[in-house]
Amino acid sequence: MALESYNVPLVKMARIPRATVNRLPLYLRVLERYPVEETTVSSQELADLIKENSAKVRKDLSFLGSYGVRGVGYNVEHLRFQIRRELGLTKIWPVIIVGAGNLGSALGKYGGFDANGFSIVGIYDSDPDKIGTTIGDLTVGAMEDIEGDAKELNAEIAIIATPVPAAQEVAERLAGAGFKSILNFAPMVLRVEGDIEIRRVDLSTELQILGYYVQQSLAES
Amino acid sequence: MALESYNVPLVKMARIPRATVNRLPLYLRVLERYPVEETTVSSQELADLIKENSAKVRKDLSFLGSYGVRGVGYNVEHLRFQIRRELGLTKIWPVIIVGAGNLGSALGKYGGFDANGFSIVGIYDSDPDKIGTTIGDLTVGAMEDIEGDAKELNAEIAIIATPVPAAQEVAERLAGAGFKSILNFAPMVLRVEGDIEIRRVDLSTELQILGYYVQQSLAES
DNA sequence: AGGTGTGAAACAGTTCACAGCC
DNA sequence: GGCTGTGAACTGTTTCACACCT
Repeated sequence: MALESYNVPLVKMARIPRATVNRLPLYLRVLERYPVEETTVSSQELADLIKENSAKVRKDLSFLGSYGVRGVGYNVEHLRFQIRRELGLTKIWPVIIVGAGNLGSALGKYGGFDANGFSIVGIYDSDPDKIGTTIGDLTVGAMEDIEGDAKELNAEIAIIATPVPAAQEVAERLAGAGFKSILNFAPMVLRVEGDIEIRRVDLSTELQILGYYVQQSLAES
Repeated sequence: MALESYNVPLVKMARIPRATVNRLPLYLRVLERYPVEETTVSSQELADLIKENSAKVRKDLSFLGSYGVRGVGYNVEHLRFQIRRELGLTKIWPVIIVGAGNLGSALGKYGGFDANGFSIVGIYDSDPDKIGTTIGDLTVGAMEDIEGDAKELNAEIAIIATPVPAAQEVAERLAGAGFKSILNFAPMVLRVEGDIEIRRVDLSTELQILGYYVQQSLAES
C-alpha cells in the first residue's frame, strides 16, 4: 500500500476561472483594510468596495469553497485566510528585477511589495557603471549573477524593467535560469519557449486605451 | 442648409468590443516595429507577433472596417493609420501626474510616452519640500495648481501615483477639475461619481496573480 | 428577514470552417 | 493557391432569480 498517497487529493480540485483569479487580489486588498470591529462582510458590501455586483462576488467566493453563512455573510478573517491560501501567500515570494534604470530603481525602492507577500531580493543590469551601486538596500548585480542567485535564493518570479532591445534576450535567459513567471514592463510581447507565465504591464498601452474611451466620450468602467 | 453637417457621420459607427480595444495598442506596437521593406502583413504574421491566433486578428481588424486584401494581407502603412485613428492618436494627448514620489518621478522621466501619443505636461505633489523641484524637464507644482493648469493645457487624462491614503481625495479633485480618465497606480479601487474612466495598474496584484499560477504550476499564458 | 449558493439564462469573446476574392 | 471576412458553433463570464439556511 502506498502510504504517500494519503495526502494526495483523490479528486482534482476544480480550477478557478481566470477572471476570478484576477479579482482575488482585489478582494484581499479590501479585506485587509476592512474595519477591525466588523467580523463579517456581505457580498453586497464587498461588491461596493470593488465596484462589482454581489452576484459576481458570491460566484467568485464560491470557487474557494463555501465559506459564507446564509443570512449573515462571510467571516472576514476566514475569508482573508482562504484567499491568501489560494493565492499561495502563505510564504514570502522572492522576486528579482532585471534592469536598474528609472523604472527598475523605482520598483526596487518601492516598499509596497513586502506587505503583499513578495520581497525584492536582487536587481541586475548590464551597464558596468550601475553594477555595484546600491538601490534601496540592494546592490546591483551583473547579468551573469542571475543564474546562481536565482538558485540560491529560490526565486521563480522575475520583473523585466529593461529597455525594449534587451527584453527578449533577458526573457530567454530567465527561462533558462528556471524562472516560472515574468512580469514584463518592456513595451513589447515576449516570446519564450516552455511553460512560463508572462504578464505585461504597459503604461503607454494603458494610456492609449484610456484615450480611446475619452475620444468616444463613453467613459464607463 | 447646415453646411457643418457634411462632416458628421450619418450612421453611428458600431462600437468596438472592449477586448478588441485592449488589443489595438498591441497591434500598433508590432506594426511600428514591422520591417520597413514589407508593405503587407498577414493575419497569421500579426498573430505570431502578439501570441494570438489568426482568426482573432482578422475579427479584431474587421471592426476597423475591411481593409485587408484577400490572398494578400493587410497594407502595413494603412493599418497603422487606421489603428491610430481609431485610438485617437492623431494628436498628442497632454497628461498630468499627481504624486512625485519614486513612481511618479520615474514616470515623469520615462521617455516612452512621447513616442506613443502622450506627453507629460505637469507633475504635482502636496509635499512642500517637493514643490518647485524639477523632474526631467518638469517643475513639481502644488495640488492647487491642477485646476488652472488642466484648463490651460487641455489635459483630460491624469495619472495617480500617490500613496493610498491620498488617492481617493486626489481622484475626486481630478473629477472636479474635469478630467475624463485616470490611470491609477495606487493599490486601491477608486470610487468617483460621474462618467470617468479609471484603469488600475497594480504591481502587487500582478505579482499575486503570477504567484497563483506558479503555485498551480500550470503556467500557460 | 437577511444573505448565501447555485442552476439556468443571457451575454461576451473566441475559434472554426469555408465562401469569396485576388 | 493564398488569405481575408464572417456566419455559426463553442467556450467563458456575468447576471438573474430563487431555494435554502440561520
